[in-house]
Amino acid sequence: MTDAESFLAEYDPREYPPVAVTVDVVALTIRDGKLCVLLIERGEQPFAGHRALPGGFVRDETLDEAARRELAEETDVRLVEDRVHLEQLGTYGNPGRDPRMRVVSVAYLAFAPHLPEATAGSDAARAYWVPVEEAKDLAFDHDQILADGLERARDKLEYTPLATAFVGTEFTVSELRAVYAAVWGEELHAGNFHRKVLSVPGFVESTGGTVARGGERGGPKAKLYRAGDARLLHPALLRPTREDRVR
Amino acid sequence: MTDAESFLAEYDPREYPPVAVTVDVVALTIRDGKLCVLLIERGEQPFAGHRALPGGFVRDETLDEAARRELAEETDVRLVEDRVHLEQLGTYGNPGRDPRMRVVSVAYLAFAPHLPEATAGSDAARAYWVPVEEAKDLAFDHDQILADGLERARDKLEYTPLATAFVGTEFTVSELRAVYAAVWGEELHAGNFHRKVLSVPGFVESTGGTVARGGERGGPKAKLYRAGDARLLHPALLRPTREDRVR
DNA sequence: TTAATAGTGTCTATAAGACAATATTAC
DNA sequence: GTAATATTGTCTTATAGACACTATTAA
Repeated sequence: MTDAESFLAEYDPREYPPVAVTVDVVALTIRDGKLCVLLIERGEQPFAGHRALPGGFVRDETLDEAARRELAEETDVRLVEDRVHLEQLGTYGNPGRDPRMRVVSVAYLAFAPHLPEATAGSDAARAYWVPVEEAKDLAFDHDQILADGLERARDKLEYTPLATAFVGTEFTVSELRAVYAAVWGEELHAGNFHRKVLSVPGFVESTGGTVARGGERGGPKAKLYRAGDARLLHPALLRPTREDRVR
Repeated sequence: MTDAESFLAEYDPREYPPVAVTVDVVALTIRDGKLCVLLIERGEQPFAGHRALPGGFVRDETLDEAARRELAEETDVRLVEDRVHLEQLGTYGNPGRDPRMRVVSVAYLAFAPHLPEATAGSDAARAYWVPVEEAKDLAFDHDQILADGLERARDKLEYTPLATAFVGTEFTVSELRAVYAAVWGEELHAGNFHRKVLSVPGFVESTGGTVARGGERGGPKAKLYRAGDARLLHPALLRPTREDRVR
Protein backbone atom coordinates (compact mmCIF):
# COMPACT_ATOMS: atom_id res chain seq x y z
CA MET A 1 0.00 0.00 0.00
CA THR A 2 1.54 3.28 -1.03
CA ASP A 3 1.36 6.45 0.96
CA ALA A 4 -1.15 7.86 -1.44
CA GLU A 5 -3.33 4.77 -1.23
CA SER A 6 -3.39 4.71 2.56
CA PHE A 7 -4.08 8.40 2.53
CA LEU A 8 -7.01 7.98 0.22
CA ALA A 9 -8.23 5.01 2.23
CA GLU A 10 -8.79 7.31 5.18
CA TYR A 11 -12.03 8.57 3.78
CA ASP A 12 -15.15 7.29 2.07
CA PRO A 13 -14.95 8.15 -1.63
CA ARG A 14 -18.66 8.85 -1.57
CA GLU A 15 -18.14 11.48 1.09
CA TYR A 16 -15.15 12.99 -0.67
CA PRO A 17 -15.94 12.87 -4.36
CA PRO A 18 -13.16 13.28 -6.93
CA VAL A 19 -12.11 16.85 -7.50
CA ALA A 20 -10.36 18.47 -10.43
CA VAL A 21 -8.12 21.49 -9.90
CA THR A 22 -7.76 24.12 -12.58
CA VAL A 23 -6.31 27.59 -12.90
CA ASP A 24 -8.12 30.48 -14.56
CA VAL A 25 -6.38 33.72 -15.43
CA VAL A 26 -7.77 37.24 -15.40
CA ALA A 27 -5.20 38.88 -17.68
CA LEU A 28 -5.52 42.63 -17.90
CA THR A 29 -3.87 45.07 -20.26
CA ILE A 30 -4.60 48.52 -21.61
CA ARG A 31 -5.36 48.96 -25.29
CA ASP A 32 -6.43 52.26 -26.81
CA GLY A 33 -6.88 53.73 -23.36
CA LYS A 34 -9.28 51.01 -22.30
CA LEU A 35 -8.80 48.30 -19.72
CA CYS A 36 -9.11 44.97 -21.51
CA VAL A 37 -9.28 41.34 -20.41
CA LEU A 38 -8.12 38.28 -22.31
CA LEU A 39 -11.00 35.94 -23.19
CA ILE A 40 -11.35 32.75 -25.16
CA GLU A 41 -14.29 31.41 -27.10
CA ARG A 42 -15.52 28.06 -25.84
CA GLY A 43 -16.08 25.40 -28.49
CA GLU A 44 -17.55 22.61 -26.39
CA GLN A 45 -20.30 22.11 -23.87
CA PRO A 46 -20.96 23.30 -21.35
CA PHE A 47 -21.19 26.97 -22.26
CA ALA A 48 -20.33 26.32 -25.92
CA GLY A 49 -20.21 29.63 -27.75
CA HIS A 50 -19.78 31.55 -24.55
CA ARG A 51 -16.64 33.42 -23.73
CA ALA A 52 -14.51 32.41 -20.76
CA LEU A 53 -11.31 33.22 -18.99
CA PRO A 54 -8.31 31.25 -20.23
CA GLY A 55 -7.44 28.36 -17.98
CA GLY A 56 -6.95 24.65 -17.67
CA PHE A 57 -5.91 21.75 -15.53
CA VAL A 58 -3.03 21.94 -13.14
CA ARG A 59 -0.27 19.53 -14.12
CA ASP A 60 2.82 18.45 -12.22
CA GLU A 61 3.82 22.04 -11.52
CA THR A 62 3.18 24.77 -9.00
CA LEU A 63 -0.04 26.71 -9.21
CA ASP A 64 1.90 29.81 -10.26
CA GLU A 65 3.58 27.86 -13.02
CA ALA A 66 0.24 26.54 -14.20
CA ALA A 67 -1.15 30.06 -14.44
CA ARG A 68 1.87 31.31 -16.33
CA ARG A 69 1.70 28.38 -18.70
CA GLU A 70 -1.98 28.86 -19.42
CA LEU A 71 -1.40 32.53 -20.11
CA ALA A 72 1.56 31.76 -22.37
CA GLU A 73 -0.57 29.36 -24.37
CA GLU A 74 -2.94 32.17 -25.31
CA THR A 75 -0.63 35.09 -25.95
CA ASP A 76 2.90 35.95 -26.94
CA VAL A 77 5.26 33.84 -24.88
CA ARG A 78 8.18 36.20 -25.15
CA LEU A 79 6.29 39.07 -23.59
CA VAL A 80 4.70 36.93 -20.97
CA GLU A 81 7.98 35.61 -19.70
CA ASP A 82 9.46 38.99 -18.84
CA ARG A 83 7.26 41.72 -17.69
CA VAL A 84 3.97 40.21 -16.65
CA HIS A 85 2.99 40.59 -13.04
CA LEU A 86 1.12 37.53 -11.81
CA GLU A 87 -0.58 37.02 -8.48
CA GLN A 88 -3.13 34.71 -7.00
CA LEU A 89 -6.61 36.17 -6.88
CA GLY A 90 -8.72 33.58 -5.09
CA THR A 91 -10.12 30.10 -5.35
CA TYR A 92 -13.59 29.24 -6.57
CA GLY A 93 -14.96 25.84 -5.74
CA ASN A 94 -18.69 25.93 -5.19
CA PRO A 95 -20.29 22.57 -5.97
CA GLY A 96 -22.08 22.89 -9.27
CA ARG A 97 -19.99 25.70 -10.68
CA ASP A 98 -19.02 23.20 -13.36
CA PRO A 99 -21.98 20.93 -14.24
CA ARG A 100 -19.76 17.99 -15.10
CA MET A 101 -17.94 17.39 -11.85
CA ARG A 102 -16.46 19.12 -8.84
CA VAL A 103 -13.91 21.57 -10.15
CA VAL A 104 -11.92 23.82 -7.85
CA SER A 105 -10.37 26.67 -9.76
CA VAL A 106 -7.50 28.78 -8.51
CA ALA A 107 -7.87 32.17 -10.17
CA TYR A 108 -4.87 34.35 -11.01
CA LEU A 109 -4.61 37.99 -11.86
CA ALA A 110 -2.10 39.08 -14.50
CA PHE A 111 -1.09 42.61 -15.44
CA ALA A 112 0.68 43.18 -18.70
CA PRO A 113 1.90 46.17 -20.67
CA HIS A 114 0.14 46.83 -23.93
CA LEU A 115 0.15 43.51 -25.73
CA PRO A 116 -0.44 42.79 -29.39
CA GLU A 117 -3.48 40.90 -30.54
CA ALA A 118 -3.22 37.42 -29.10
CA THR A 119 -2.35 35.40 -32.18
CA ALA A 120 0.91 33.59 -31.47
CA GLY A 121 -0.15 30.89 -29.05
CA SER A 122 -1.40 27.43 -29.82
CA ASP A 123 -5.07 28.23 -29.23
CA ALA A 124 -4.59 31.83 -30.19
CA ALA A 125 -7.23 31.97 -32.87
CA ARG A 126 -9.80 31.73 -30.09
CA ALA A 127 -8.26 34.33 -27.77
CA TYR A 128 -8.73 38.08 -27.93
CA TRP A 129 -8.70 41.18 -25.78
CA VAL A 130 -12.08 42.59 -24.80
CA PRO A 131 -12.78 45.88 -23.01
CA VAL A 132 -13.83 44.87 -19.52
CA GLU A 133 -17.19 46.63 -19.75
CA GLU A 134 -18.04 44.39 -22.71
CA ALA A 135 -17.01 41.19 -20.92
CA LYS A 136 -20.41 39.94 -19.77
CA ASP A 137 -22.15 36.56 -19.67
CA LEU A 138 -18.95 34.58 -19.33
CA ALA A 139 -18.98 30.83 -18.81
CA PHE A 140 -19.11 29.20 -15.38
CA ASP A 141 -18.66 31.74 -12.57
CA HIS A 142 -16.18 33.76 -14.59
CA ASP A 143 -18.26 36.94 -14.34
CA GLN A 144 -17.68 36.80 -10.61
CA ILE A 145 -13.99 36.00 -10.97
CA LEU A 146 -13.53 38.89 -13.38
CA ALA A 147 -15.39 41.25 -11.06
CA ASP A 148 -13.19 40.19 -8.16
CA GLY A 149 -10.09 40.66 -10.29
CA LEU A 150 -11.09 44.16 -11.31
CA GLU A 151 -11.78 45.12 -7.74
CA ARG A 152 -8.39 43.79 -6.72
CA ALA A 153 -6.69 45.70 -9.52
CA ARG A 154 -8.40 48.94 -8.61
CA ASP A 155 -7.41 48.52 -4.97
CA LYS A 156 -3.80 47.62 -5.65
CA LEU A 157 -3.31 50.64 -7.85
CA GLU A 158 -3.83 52.73 -4.77
CA TYR A 159 -1.12 51.40 -2.54
CA THR A 160 1.30 49.52 -4.81
CA PRO A 161 3.32 50.51 -7.87
CA LEU A 162 1.25 48.07 -9.92
CA ALA A 163 0.42 50.69 -12.55
CA THR A 164 3.98 50.45 -13.80
CA ALA A 165 3.23 46.87 -14.87
CA PHE A 166 0.88 48.24 -17.52
CA VAL A 167 3.44 50.47 -19.22
CA GLY A 168 6.82 49.93 -20.84
CA THR A 169 10.10 49.99 -18.97
CA GLU A 170 10.31 53.72 -19.67
CA PHE A 171 7.20 55.82 -19.44
CA THR A 172 5.91 59.32 -18.88
CA VAL A 173 3.80 60.55 -16.02
CA SER A 174 0.95 61.04 -18.48
CA GLU A 175 1.12 57.41 -19.52
CA LEU A 176 0.95 56.40 -15.91
CA ARG A 177 -2.00 58.69 -15.38
CA ALA A 178 -3.74 57.07 -18.35
CA VAL A 179 -3.36 53.70 -16.60
CA TYR A 180 -5.02 54.99 -13.47
CA ALA A 181 -7.77 56.59 -15.53
CA ALA A 182 -8.43 53.38 -17.44
CA VAL A 183 -8.48 51.11 -14.41
CA TRP A 184 -10.44 53.45 -12.17
CA GLY A 185 -12.71 54.59 -14.98
CA GLU A 186 -12.36 58.27 -14.19
CA GLU A 187 -10.13 61.14 -15.23
CA LEU A 188 -7.53 62.44 -12.81
CA HIS A 189 -6.35 66.00 -12.46
CA ALA A 190 -3.12 66.14 -14.46
CA GLY A 191 -1.28 68.62 -12.28
CA ASN A 192 -2.09 67.09 -8.93
CA PHE A 193 -1.41 63.59 -10.21
CA HIS A 194 1.97 64.64 -11.53
CA ARG A 195 3.13 66.14 -8.29
CA LYS A 196 1.75 63.27 -6.26
CA VAL A 197 3.50 60.55 -8.27
CA LEU A 198 6.86 62.29 -8.01
CA SER A 199 6.39 62.86 -4.29
CA VAL A 200 6.01 59.17 -3.41
CA PRO A 201 9.48 57.82 -2.57
CA GLY A 202 10.55 54.98 -4.82
CA PHE A 203 7.50 54.97 -7.07
CA VAL A 204 9.30 56.25 -10.17
CA GLU A 205 12.81 57.45 -10.89
CA SER A 206 13.94 59.69 -13.68
CA THR A 207 15.87 58.26 -16.60
CA GLY A 208 17.13 61.71 -17.48
CA GLY A 209 15.66 61.41 -20.98
CA THR A 210 12.53 62.66 -22.61
CA VAL A 211 10.24 61.35 -25.30
CA ALA A 212 11.35 62.00 -28.87
CA ARG A 213 8.51 64.36 -29.61
CA GLY A 214 5.51 65.94 -27.94
CA GLY A 215 1.92 64.86 -28.31
CA GLU A 216 -0.02 64.55 -31.55
CA ARG A 217 -1.58 67.93 -31.14
CA GLY A 218 1.29 69.76 -29.49
CA GLY A 219 2.74 70.08 -26.04
CA PRO A 220 6.23 69.82 -24.60
CA LYS A 221 8.35 66.67 -24.61
CA ALA A 222 7.58 64.73 -21.47
CA LYS A 223 10.32 63.44 -19.19
CA LEU A 224 10.84 59.71 -19.01
CA TYR A 225 10.76 57.61 -15.85
CA ARG A 226 11.23 54.00 -14.92
CA ALA A 227 9.73 52.05 -12.02
CA GLY A 228 11.44 52.66 -8.68
CA ASP A 229 12.19 50.18 -5.94
CA ALA A 230 9.12 50.80 -3.79
CA ARG A 231 6.86 47.82 -3.17
CA LEU A 232 4.28 49.91 -1.36
CA LEU A 233 3.28 53.47 -2.09
CA HIS A 234 3.53 55.76 0.88
CA PRO A 235 1.62 57.93 0.89
CA ALA A 236 -0.88 56.00 -1.20
CA LEU A 237 -2.66 57.37 -4.26
CA LEU A 238 -6.20 57.10 -3.02
CA ARG A 239 -9.13 57.04 -5.39
CA PRO A 240 -11.44 60.02 -5.22
CA THR A 241 -15.05 59.62 -4.08
CA ARG A 242 -14.68 56.61 -1.84
CA GLU A 243 -17.93 57.40 -0.07
CA ASP A 244 -20.02 54.92 -2.02
CA ARG A 245 -17.60 52.10 -1.33
CA VAL A 246 -17.23 52.71 2.37
CA ARG A 247 -20.60 51.65 3.76
CA MET B 1 -20.50 7.84 -20.63
CA THR B 2 -21.35 10.41 -18.03
CA ASP B 3 -20.34 14.03 -18.20
CA ALA B 4 -17.72 13.48 -15.57
CA GLU B 5 -16.28 10.49 -17.39
CA SER B 6 -16.03 12.26 -20.72
CA PHE B 7 -14.54 15.24 -18.94
CA LEU B 8 -11.92 13.13 -17.31
CA ALA B 9 -11.26 11.31 -20.55
CA GLU B 10 -10.00 14.56 -22.04
CA TYR B 11 -6.64 14.21 -20.40
CA ASP B 12 -4.00 11.61 -19.72
CA PRO B 13 -4.21 10.60 -16.05
CA ARG B 14 -0.45 10.41 -15.97
CA GLU B 15 -0.24 14.06 -16.99
CA TYR B 16 -2.94 15.15 -14.56
CA PRO B 17 -2.42 13.07 -11.42
CA PRO B 18 -5.17 12.84 -8.82
CA VAL B 19 -5.44 15.81 -6.55
CA ALA B 20 -6.95 16.17 -3.11
CA VAL B 21 -8.42 19.47 -1.99
CA THR B 22 -8.35 20.49 1.65
CA VAL B 23 -9.00 23.61 3.67
CA ASP B 24 -6.70 24.87 6.40
CA VAL B 25 -7.73 27.58 8.82
CA VAL B 26 -5.60 30.27 10.40
CA ALA B 27 -7.85 31.13 13.32
CA LEU B 28 -6.72 34.14 15.31
CA THR B 29 -7.93 35.47 18.62
CA ILE B 30 -6.53 37.57 21.41
CA ARG B 31 -5.89 36.02 24.80
CA ASP B 32 -4.20 37.85 27.66
CA GLY B 33 -3.26 40.64 25.31
CA LYS B 34 -1.47 38.29 22.95
CA LEU B 35 -2.39 37.36 19.41
CA CYS B 36 -2.94 33.60 19.35
CA VAL B 37 -3.51 31.02 16.65
CA LEU B 38 -5.41 27.75 16.93
CA LEU B 39 -3.18 24.72 16.39
CA ILE B 40 -3.66 20.98 16.56
CA GLU B 41 -1.20 18.27 17.45
CA ARG B 42 -0.68 15.76 14.66
CA GLY B 43 -0.90 12.11 15.67
CA GLU B 44 0.03 10.43 12.39
CA GLN B 45 2.73 10.60 9.79
CA PRO B 46 3.81 12.68 8.15
CA PHE B 47 4.81 15.30 10.69
CA ALA B 48 3.61 13.17 13.63
CA GLY B 49 4.12 15.12 16.84
CA HIS B 50 4.31 18.39 14.98
CA ARG B 51 1.72 21.06 15.35
CA ALA B 52 -0.41 22.10 12.39
CA LEU B 53 -3.25 24.36 11.41
CA PRO B 54 -6.68 22.75 11.72
CA GLY B 55 -8.02 21.56 8.41
CA GLY B 56 -9.31 18.68 6.39
CA PHE B 57 -10.85 17.47 3.19
CA VAL B 58 -13.49 19.43 1.36
CA ARG B 59 -16.75 17.53 1.21
CA ASP B 60 -19.89 18.21 -0.80
CA GLU B 61 -20.03 21.82 0.38
CA THR B 62 -18.65 25.21 -0.55
CA LEU B 63 -15.09 26.04 0.39
CA ASP B 64 -16.36 28.59 2.90
CA GLU B 65 -18.58 25.97 4.48
CA ALA B 66 -15.70 23.56 4.67
CA ALA B 67 -13.56 26.11 6.48
CA ARG B 68 -16.35 26.95 8.92
CA ARG B 69 -16.96 23.29 9.58
CA GLU B 70 -13.31 22.53 10.23
CA LEU B 71 -13.11 25.43 12.62
CA ALA B 72 -16.28 24.37 14.39
CA GLU B 73 -14.86 20.89 14.87
CA GLU B 74 -11.99 22.30 16.90
CA THR B 75 -13.63 24.97 19.00
CA ASP B 76 -16.93 26.01 20.50
CA VAL B 77 -19.58 25.70 17.82
CA ARG B 78 -21.96 28.21 19.33
CA LEU B 79 -19.41 30.99 19.24
CA VAL B 80 -18.16 30.08 15.85
CA GLU B 81 -21.55 30.28 14.26
CA ASP B 82 -22.16 33.89 15.17
CA ARG B 83 -19.37 36.27 15.40
CA VAL B 84 -16.44 34.78 13.58
CA HIS B 85 -15.19 36.62 10.55
CA LEU B 86 -13.97 34.20 7.90
CA GLU B 87 -12.23 35.01 4.65
CA GLN B 88 -10.17 33.18 2.10
CA LEU B 89 -6.46 33.71 2.50
CA GLY B 90 -4.88 31.90 -0.42
CA THR B 91 -4.32 28.52 -1.97
CA TYR B 92 -1.20 26.44 -1.50
CA GLY B 93 -0.57 23.65 -3.93
CA ASN B 94 3.12 23.16 -4.60
CA PRO B 95 3.89 19.59 -5.62
CA GLY B 96 5.53 17.87 -2.67
CA ARG B 97 4.01 20.06 0.04
CA ASP B 98 2.37 16.85 1.24
CA PRO B 99 4.70 13.86 0.75
CA ARG B 100 1.83 11.43 0.21
CA MET B 101 0.10 12.89 -2.81
CA ARG B 102 -0.78 16.11 -4.55
CA VAL B 103 -2.78 18.14 -2.07
CA VAL B 104 -4.09 21.60 -2.89
CA SER B 105 -5.08 23.44 0.26
CA VAL B 106 -7.34 26.46 0.34
CA ALA B 107 -6.31 28.46 3.39
CA TYR B 108 -8.78 30.57 5.33
CA LEU B 109 -8.29 33.31 7.83
CA ALA B 110 -10.64 33.53 10.82
CA PHE B 111 -10.90 36.30 13.38
CA ALA B 112 -12.70 35.61 16.60
CA PRO B 113 -13.35 37.48 19.83
CA HIS B 114 -11.67 36.06 22.89
CA LEU B 115 -12.53 32.38 22.86
CA PRO B 116 -12.34 29.86 25.70
CA GLU B 117 -9.85 27.06 25.63
CA ALA B 118 -10.76 24.84 22.71
CA THR B 119 -12.23 21.83 24.46
CA ALA B 120 -15.75 21.32 23.14
CA GLY B 121 -15.16 19.94 19.66
CA SER B 122 -14.74 16.36 18.62
CA ASP B 123 -10.97 16.55 18.30
CA ALA B 124 -10.73 19.25 20.89
CA ALA B 125 -8.29 17.52 23.17
CA ARG B 126 -5.67 18.09 20.49
CA ALA B 127 -6.45 21.75 19.80
CA TYR B 128 -5.18 24.75 21.70
CA TRP B 129 -4.40 28.42 21.31
CA VAL B 130 -0.75 29.34 20.93
CA PRO B 131 0.76 32.83 20.89
CA VAL B 132 1.77 33.42 17.32
CA GLU B 133 5.40 34.08 18.16
CA GLU B 134 5.57 30.56 19.62
CA ALA B 135 3.97 28.93 16.58
CA LYS B 136 7.05 27.65 14.78
CA ASP B 137 8.01 24.45 12.97
CA LEU B 138 4.47 23.64 11.92
CA ALA B 139 3.69 20.72 9.65
CA PHE B 140 3.68 20.95 5.85
CA ASP B 141 3.94 24.57 4.65
CA HIS B 142 1.86 25.84 7.53
CA ASP B 143 4.61 28.19 8.71
CA GLN B 144 4.24 30.02 5.43
CA ILE B 145 0.44 29.97 5.56
CA LEU B 146 0.49 31.37 9.08
CA ALA B 147 2.96 34.07 8.08
CA ASP B 148 0.76 35.06 5.16
CA GLY B 149 -2.28 35.11 7.42
CA LEU B 150 -0.59 37.36 9.94
CA GLU B 151 0.51 39.75 7.24
CA ARG B 152 -3.03 39.87 5.90
CA ALA B 153 -4.43 40.52 9.37
CA ARG B 154 -1.98 43.33 10.01
CA ASP B 155 -2.83 44.93 6.69
CA LYS B 156 -6.59 44.65 7.05
CA LEU B 157 -6.52 46.28 10.46
CA GLU B 158 -5.37 49.41 8.70
CA TYR B 159 -8.19 49.94 6.26
CA THR B 160 -11.09 47.79 7.50
CA PRO B 161 -13.00 47.62 10.78
CA LEU B 162 -11.65 44.11 11.28
CA ALA B 163 -10.41 44.87 14.78
CA THR B 164 -14.00 44.85 15.98
CA ALA B 165 -14.14 41.14 15.15
CA PHE B 166 -11.68 40.52 18.00
CA VAL B 167 -13.78 42.16 20.70
CA GLY B 168 -17.29 41.64 22.05
CA THR B 169 -20.38 43.31 20.63
CA GLU B 170 -19.79 46.19 23.04
CA PHE B 171 -16.29 47.41 23.66
CA THR B 172 -14.23 50.37 24.78
CA VAL B 173 -11.74 52.31 22.73
CA SER B 174 -9.01 50.93 24.96
CA GLU B 175 -10.02 47.38 24.16
CA LEU B 176 -9.88 48.23 20.50
CA ARG B 177 -6.46 49.77 20.95
CA ALA B 178 -5.31 46.59 22.68
CA VAL B 179 -6.31 44.64 19.56
CA TYR B 180 -4.22 46.87 17.35
CA ALA B 181 -1.31 46.65 19.77
CA ALA B 182 -1.49 42.85 19.86
CA VAL B 183 -1.76 42.38 16.11
CA TRP B 184 0.79 45.01 15.17
CA GLY B 185 3.09 44.14 18.04
CA GLU B 186 3.60 47.71 19.14
CA GLU B 187 2.00 50.15 21.54
CA LEU B 188 -0.10 52.98 20.21
CA HIS B 189 -0.46 56.44 21.66
CA ALA B 190 -3.70 56.30 23.66
CA GLY B 191 -4.79 59.86 23.07
CA ASN B 192 -4.16 59.98 19.35
CA PHE B 193 -5.67 56.56 18.83
CA HIS B 194 -8.80 57.55 20.68
CA ARG B 195 -9.40 60.66 18.62
CA LYS B 196 -8.59 58.86 15.39
CA VAL B 197 -10.99 55.99 15.94
CA LEU B 198 -13.87 58.32 16.73
CA SER B 199 -13.08 60.48 13.71
CA VAL B 200 -13.46 57.69 11.16
CA PRO B 201 -17.09 57.71 9.98
CA GLY B 202 -18.88 54.44 10.63
CA PHE B 203 -16.04 52.69 12.43
CA VAL B 204 -17.69 52.68 15.87
CA GLU B 205 -20.90 54.11 17.25
CA SER B 206 -21.67 54.94 20.86
CA THR B 207 -24.03 52.74 22.83
CA GLY B 208 -24.56 55.52 25.35
CA GLY B 209 -23.39 53.27 28.16
CA THR B 210 -20.16 52.86 30.02
CA VAL B 211 -18.35 49.97 31.61
CA ALA B 212 -19.50 49.03 35.12
CA ARG B 213 -16.27 50.08 36.73
CA GLY B 214 -12.92 51.57 35.88
CA GLY B 215 -9.67 49.71 35.43
CA GLU B 216 -8.05 47.46 38.00
CA ARG B 217 -5.74 50.16 39.16
CA GLY B 218 -8.04 53.15 38.77
CA GLY B 219 -9.20 55.37 35.99
CA PRO B 220 -12.57 56.65 34.81
CA LYS B 221 -15.32 54.41 33.46
CA ALA B 222 -14.83 54.08 29.73
CA LYS B 223 -17.66 54.69 27.27
CA LEU B 224 -18.96 51.71 25.34
CA TYR B 225 -19.15 51.43 21.57
CA ARG B 226 -20.36 48.92 19.05
CA ALA B 227 -19.16 48.31 15.50
CA GLY B 228 -20.48 50.80 12.96
CA ASP B 229 -21.60 50.19 9.40
CA ALA B 230 -18.35 51.08 7.65
CA ARG B 231 -16.77 48.36 5.55
CA LEU B 232 -13.69 50.43 4.83
CA LEU B 233 -11.97 52.89 7.12
CA HIS B 234 -11.53 56.30 5.62
CA PRO B 235 -9.21 57.74 6.55
CA ALA B 236 -7.33 54.55 7.33
CA LEU B 237 -5.46 53.85 10.55
CA LEU B 238 -2.00 53.44 9.14
CA ARG B 239 0.70 51.61 11.01
CA PRO B 240 3.62 53.71 12.15
CA THR B 241 7.10 53.15 10.72
CA ARG B 242 6.22 51.67 7.37
CA GLU B 243 9.66 52.48 6.01
CA ASP B 244 11.03 48.99 6.44
CA ARG B 245 8.10 47.46 4.60
CA VAL B 246 8.10 49.87 1.69
CA ARG B 247 11.26 48.90 -0.20
C1' DT C 1 -4.07 60.64 48.57
C1' DT C 2 -2.02 58.28 44.76
C1' DA C 3 -1.63 56.15 40.61
C1' DA C 4 -3.66 54.77 36.57
C1' DT C 5 -6.50 55.44 32.81
C1' DA C 6 -10.17 58.03 29.73
C1' DG C 7 -10.63 61.59 27.05
C1' DT C 8 -9.57 66.44 25.13
C1' DG C 9 -6.69 70.44 23.46
C1' DT C 10 -3.05 72.26 20.86
C1' DC C 11 0.62 72.66 17.79
C1' DT C 12 3.43 71.28 13.70
C1' DA C 13 4.38 68.96 9.55
C1' DT C 14 2.54 66.61 5.83
C1' DA C 15 -0.82 65.58 2.35
C1' DA C 16 -5.02 66.19 -0.73
C1' DG C 17 -7.53 68.77 -3.81
C1' DA C 18 -8.94 72.96 -6.20
C1' DC C 19 -7.23 76.00 -9.26
C1' DA C 20 -4.08 79.12 -11.57
C1' DA C 21 -0.02 79.95 -14.12
C1' DT C 22 3.92 79.06 -17.03
C1' DA C 23 6.55 76.61 -20.52
C1' DT C 24 7.11 73.89 -24.60
C1' DT C 25 5.89 71.90 -28.79
C1' DA C 26 3.01 70.12 -33.23
C1' DC C 27 0.62 71.97 -36.60
C1' DG D 1 0.06 82.10 -34.08
C1' DT D 2 -2.91 78.56 -31.79
C1' DA D 3 -4.07 74.80 -29.29
C1' DA D 4 -2.65 71.13 -26.59
C1' DT D 5 0.00 69.26 -23.08
C1' DA D 6 3.80 69.09 -19.35
C1' DT D 7 5.09 70.92 -15.32
C1' DT D 8 5.11 74.01 -11.40
C1' DG D 9 2.98 77.27 -7.89
C1' DT D 10 -0.35 78.60 -4.49
C1' DC D 11 -3.91 78.25 -1.37
C1' DT D 12 -7.23 75.79 1.68
C1' DT D 13 -8.54 72.02 4.25
C1' DA D 14 -7.72 67.50 6.31
C1' DT D 15 -4.81 64.44 8.70
C1' DA D 16 -0.82 62.33 11.55
C1' DG D 17 1.80 62.54 15.35
C1' DA D 18 3.90 64.66 19.37
C1' DC D 19 2.81 66.26 23.63
C1' DA D 20 0.42 68.52 27.32
C1' DC D 21 -3.52 68.65 30.04
C1' DT D 22 -7.90 67.60 32.57
C1' DA D 23 -11.16 64.40 34.59
C1' DT D 24 -12.45 60.22 36.87
C1' DT D 25 -11.96 56.23 39.57
C1' DA D 26 -9.83 51.97 42.38
C1' DA D 27 -7.15 51.06 46.00
